[in-house]
Amino acid sequence: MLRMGKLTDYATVVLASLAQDPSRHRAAADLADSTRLSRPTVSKVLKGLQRAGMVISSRGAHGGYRLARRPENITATQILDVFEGPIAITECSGASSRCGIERQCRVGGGWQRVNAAIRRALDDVTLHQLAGLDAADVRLAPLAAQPAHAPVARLSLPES
Amino acid sequence: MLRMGKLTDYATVVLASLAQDPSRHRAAADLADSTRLSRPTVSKVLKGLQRAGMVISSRGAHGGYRLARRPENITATQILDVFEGPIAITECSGASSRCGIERQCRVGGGWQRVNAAIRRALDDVTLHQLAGLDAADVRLAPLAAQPAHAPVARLSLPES
DNA sequence: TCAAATAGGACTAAAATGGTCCCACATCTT
DNA sequence: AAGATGTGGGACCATTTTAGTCCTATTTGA
Repeated sequence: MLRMGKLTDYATVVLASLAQDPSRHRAAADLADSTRLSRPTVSKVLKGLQRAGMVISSRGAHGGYRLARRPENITATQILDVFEGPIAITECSGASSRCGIERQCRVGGGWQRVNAAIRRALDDVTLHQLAGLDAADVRLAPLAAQPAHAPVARLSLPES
Repeated sequence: MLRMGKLTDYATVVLASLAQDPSRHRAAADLADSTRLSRPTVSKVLKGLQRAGMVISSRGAHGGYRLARRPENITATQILDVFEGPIAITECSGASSRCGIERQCRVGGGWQRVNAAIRRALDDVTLHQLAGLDAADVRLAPLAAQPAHAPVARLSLPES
């Protein structure tokens, strides 16, 4: 499924929530309520985002989190990097594994090309767009070109 | 890591091996030897590929597998579809999960755009290219535009 | 000094994945 | 006709990864 972890999914929701009022500080519990995710999970996500420099935290009473940058300046690549690590389709990142297999490792070149293309695509999507703050542009125009059998991709959330 | 399973990786190696002589039938054991993968694994991979219509099998003595189409007509998208299922970054494919969360599900629209872009990128890469049969084109030109910190993506294989 | 928050990490449970093996069926050769 | 060679399909287990929760320390405002 070329899949992305749930934490990344949650992170997007949380970030989108923060993006609706970028300057305001909001406590983890508050974000948990408005996103309907559990508090420990939201906390975990926010900790990760903080360490990655995506959000800025204030400790102590009346503390909370806010976006470190404007939603327009946060890309999908950056969000994915937080919980998924650097974007790469194949494992074998460089030094460790020896591709002993005759000379079949030419295959690697092709995947690199694919990786680069994916990265480029992700760089073009901003949190501003993900959060639907520019709704008109995002959905209509580029999506029309999508083939009919294309997979549906939505945001998944725990039921209840 | 936005990662792709190892089976897909193996599938690519096997397909690349088949692509070097598209018309010849080759037994699973033979392919296992030349790819240095274990036989059961190669078998599993080939079974999957057969069911997906990527290869054609002949049973019985002197049986084996061969590509169902020319390497130029097999895309990375098709290969990924075999073991990863339809390309989609997020889970929640349609009917099942109800995104109860206020109106945050706008986020979905953005991921769809990302998905479409990724799909497009994958559609442009053929097995012919992955197998390095047109080496010159694949590596040099498009890769030059890649940023310096881009992840290395190579083919991973079991050590030993 | 107390209450409200975040920071960090440990820990558990669950799910996906990888990999192997076994047996049934098909086909060629002798 | 029989046996050898191969694929087909699943069942199965072990390992790894991922989710998710909880506990404790630290910071800050009232």
